[in-house]
Amino acid sequence: MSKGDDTRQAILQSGLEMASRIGLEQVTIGSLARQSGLSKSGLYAHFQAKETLQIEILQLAGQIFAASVLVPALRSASGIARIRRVVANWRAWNENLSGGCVFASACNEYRDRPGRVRDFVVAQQREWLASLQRLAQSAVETGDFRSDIDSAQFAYDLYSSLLGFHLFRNMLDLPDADQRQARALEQLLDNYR
Amino acid sequence: MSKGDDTRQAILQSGLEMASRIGLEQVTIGSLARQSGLSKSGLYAHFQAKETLQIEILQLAGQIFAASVLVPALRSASGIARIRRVVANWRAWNENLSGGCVFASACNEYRDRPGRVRDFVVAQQREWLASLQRLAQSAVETGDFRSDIDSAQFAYDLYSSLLGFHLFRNMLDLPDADQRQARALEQLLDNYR
DNA sequence: GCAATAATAGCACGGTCGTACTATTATTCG
DNA sequence: CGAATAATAGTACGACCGTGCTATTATTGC
Repeated sequence: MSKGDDTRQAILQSGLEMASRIGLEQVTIGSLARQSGLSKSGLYAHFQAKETLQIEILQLAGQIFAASVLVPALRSASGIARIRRVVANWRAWNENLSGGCVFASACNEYRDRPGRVRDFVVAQQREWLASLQRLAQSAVETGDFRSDIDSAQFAYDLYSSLLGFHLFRNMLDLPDADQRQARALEQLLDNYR
Repeated sequence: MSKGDDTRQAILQSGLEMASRIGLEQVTIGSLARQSGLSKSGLYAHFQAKETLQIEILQLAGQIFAASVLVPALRSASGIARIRRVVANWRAWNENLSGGCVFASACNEYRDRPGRVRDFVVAQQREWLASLQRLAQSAVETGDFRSDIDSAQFAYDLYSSLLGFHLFRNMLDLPDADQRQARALEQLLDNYR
């Protein structure tokens, strides 16, 4: 009852690492089994479908994301400071993964592939967007942002900016991606101040 | 000498349509042959490797992109008007494809998959970025933008914004994606004016 | 420690992948 | 038209895919 859970967790950890490196869809039962030191069927018995495995990997990623990006920021002062904190944490999260952001890849992989996995990815992204929106609202409450701003628009703007950074850094290898992102953030904050 | 070229072109057209719908990596020799009414080996003979097929699909996409997004904009007045034109054309290009933007998918698919295809995708994206940068420079020349702006930063900003729109529209199905993009663009232009 | 049960391995299945090689048809050109 | 050549089909290969089923081994709870 405990050994199985441990193995399962280890599999998911390996799977998340692989997903970040090569994309969730490329995390194959066979390759993941090899990397986990299990047989294909031994691994497969833990999940009864590949979909389940994929969703649980995303769930694990979501937990880590929440714990390392969102939660720590909630402990710092709300308003612009908190926004800066979230962005910094997001960038750290991005760098700690061996590859790119699992969610960003997943969004593209499942864009036109209906099913449980896609639904899950969409739900996660909507939640992430809602978090960004709440950041803007809290900045309004502290007076850091004007009171007539559109917090959903802020979420759109910041989300886009992070997407851009992700691609600039991980795909195009532009050396000034960090600086560009920093300047984009400052401009964004100014626009809402 | 002519029949073969026609078939080849038809294959690439089909391939581009599929790539936009399900991603370039999912355009498989078998499925593409089926859709083109050819046998696997008949199709394969036109390209001697899958890599070649993929790159030629991207080349075709690049030609269409240039002809439908960039070239028409060059005929309109330079400066902000031209920028607006490019964005509008880009959104039209995005809607005309049956799925999403081939380049956006490709960027994610080949982010951590070294090889000729990845190199090609990166080169294309760098070119696209350079085009965006030139747009900003021309807006400086017309006086629409301040003269002390960072045109590379403008490219980063606009690029990010379009990426965000792409995801909002094609993945998250947010109904107000159009409006958000429009507002983001106006804000962006204001920032550089 | 032994029985019950959970975890894992082995093996097989039909399917698809990319890539060869060999025929057989179509097309082109003199 | 007929010969040279291009285009396509047929077939096969080894590899891997996801998923079942049946043993076997390890862990648990009494």
